[in-house]
Amino acid sequence: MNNRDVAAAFDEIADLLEFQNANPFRVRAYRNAARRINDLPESLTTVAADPNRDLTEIEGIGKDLAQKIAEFLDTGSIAMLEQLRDEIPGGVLAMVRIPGLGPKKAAALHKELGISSLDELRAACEANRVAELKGFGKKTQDKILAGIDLAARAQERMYWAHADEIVQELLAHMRKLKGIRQMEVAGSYRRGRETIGDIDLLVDAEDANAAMDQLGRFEELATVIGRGDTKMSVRLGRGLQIDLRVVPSKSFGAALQYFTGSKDHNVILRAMAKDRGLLVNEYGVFRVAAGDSPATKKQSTKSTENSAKTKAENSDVAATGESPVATAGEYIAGRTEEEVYAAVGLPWFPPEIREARQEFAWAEAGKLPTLIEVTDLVGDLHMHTTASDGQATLRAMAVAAIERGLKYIAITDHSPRVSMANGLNPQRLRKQWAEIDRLNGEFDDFTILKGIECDILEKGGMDLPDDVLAEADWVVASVHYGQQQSREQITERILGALENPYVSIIAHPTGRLISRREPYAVDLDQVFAAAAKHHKFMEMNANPARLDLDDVAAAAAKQLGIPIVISSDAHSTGGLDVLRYGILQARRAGLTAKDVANTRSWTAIKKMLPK
DNA sequence: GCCGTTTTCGGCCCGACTGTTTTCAGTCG
Repeated sequence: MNNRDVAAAFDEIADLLEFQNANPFRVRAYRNAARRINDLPESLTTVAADPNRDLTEIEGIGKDLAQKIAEFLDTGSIAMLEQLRDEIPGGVLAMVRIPGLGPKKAAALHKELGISSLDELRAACEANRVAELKGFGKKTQDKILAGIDLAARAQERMYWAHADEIVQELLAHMRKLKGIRQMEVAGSYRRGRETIGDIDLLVDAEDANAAMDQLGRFEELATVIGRGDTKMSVRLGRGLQIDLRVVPSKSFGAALQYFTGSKDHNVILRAMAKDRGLLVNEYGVFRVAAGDSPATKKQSTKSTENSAKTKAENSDVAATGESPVATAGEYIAGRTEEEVYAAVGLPWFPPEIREARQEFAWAEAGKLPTLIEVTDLVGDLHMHTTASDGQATLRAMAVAAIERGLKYIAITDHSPRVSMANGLNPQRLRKQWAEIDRLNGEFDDFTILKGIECDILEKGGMDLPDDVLAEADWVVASVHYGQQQSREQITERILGALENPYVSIIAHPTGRLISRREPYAVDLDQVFAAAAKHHKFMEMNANPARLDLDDVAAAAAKQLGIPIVISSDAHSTGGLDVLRYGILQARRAGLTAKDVANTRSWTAIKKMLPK
């Protein structure tokens, strides 16, 4: 059974509980559990099946949630979830996808007006019935009406690579403004997530209004969603939202830390700060005034006073652009991220690992990994040429690789089964290898390896005979067909490939295409165990639509000592440039240069291959 | 609902902005 199914069930429970006005911390417990399960490096089934282990050893899973997981693994559903679904119509959940409409307002619409679908909501708005509700008004009604059509589109996330193009245009546009001292894009973009929902732009500028005006002149801008003294939100024509925040220099590091997130990482950081009598917010780190013991009983009164005070101070900041913000005590740090973390006794964390997974434990043990960088890669072991479905010749690919500073490449065109891509039969393949031998004579300090991307057939077994595979330097094994097969079938096929002595690596091991195609059903626990046993490699395909293995799976492979290979799977010379997306994903997995095989020479890799 | 070298009960991160209110709730990140 899939971890993601259990996580999705918990997320849905959290959504539904919010409508019932449940204790928000109870809701959070379900959301936190869902996230922890998604981040888990092994399957829940494995943990549950082990008599020496208990589901409650997973962070955020207590007695109750462990029981619910067991119930799901047993029966395929959770009775409590079924009951919640009966109580709350599905259309109500669709309402919270509308920007500005949260669970409270959606619940009110359902309760007061009996609305349970987006169509009914639209009709109610057009009949002016929503504006008359308590807590609603004309503006809210208009916003809802406009948001109904946007709801579907706003949910879409774009590939990091696509967001990066927009980010570069945006930064170039903003740099034309004089008086910007520092500028960074924070959020999930900075953390290198595989998809991006919006862009968080952070600016340290003389004049907040000038910065916001400049954003207002960005050519792709469609609408201004909101604008205050220090914050502005806009939407681009393509639906992407940009949030601009302007802060003084003294707060830039704190704001960068804050808006980079992740949210869960920040929650832990702030709790740690609180334990030390510190307050962390986007303006800095502050020592909480003496006398405010953690056991203080006037918590709510105090926080109200603080927020009022903060507001007043903020207008001050907007006016001067530079005055320090003393929100709740003595300012200690905030100019740089390093300062902020140091104030709480922590090292600086690379943004890619700020996901509330292992990073705080690593920091405590003094074992924060030195993450791999794109310049660490010296070879690329998966690419295609015009011999199959690539757009560049063998020679062109080699020259492009040399230009990018690589020391070796493997040419891995398709095998015959991929007839659409003009896959190579043994004769054509051996002809290509002869050409590689000739070309290698032309280059100094650069090696082209004789490879193949050989299909793992639907009925099991490899698409080329062993005597051919035996002649290759590097054999990439892939599942392209029969992706709808059962978990047992697909897992068996891959295990079979791993037992073949000539196979070097499994390419894109789950077959997923991000937000387009789900991974095929495969038991990665079994695949990894076999890979470790047979000394095989696992690919991290760097294509921005694949990124397969993903970060969580790659971290699991690392734990078993399986060497990862980051590959471009290039089908053109430009395709070689995707390696940097694979690097981001590898960093999110906590991989160091040592964990990735193609940071080493080909001679070194050869020694790691099975004999 | 989870969690605990201060606690098995009483905590659980923090602030900007909007629209609706006349002091604040809801939403968002």
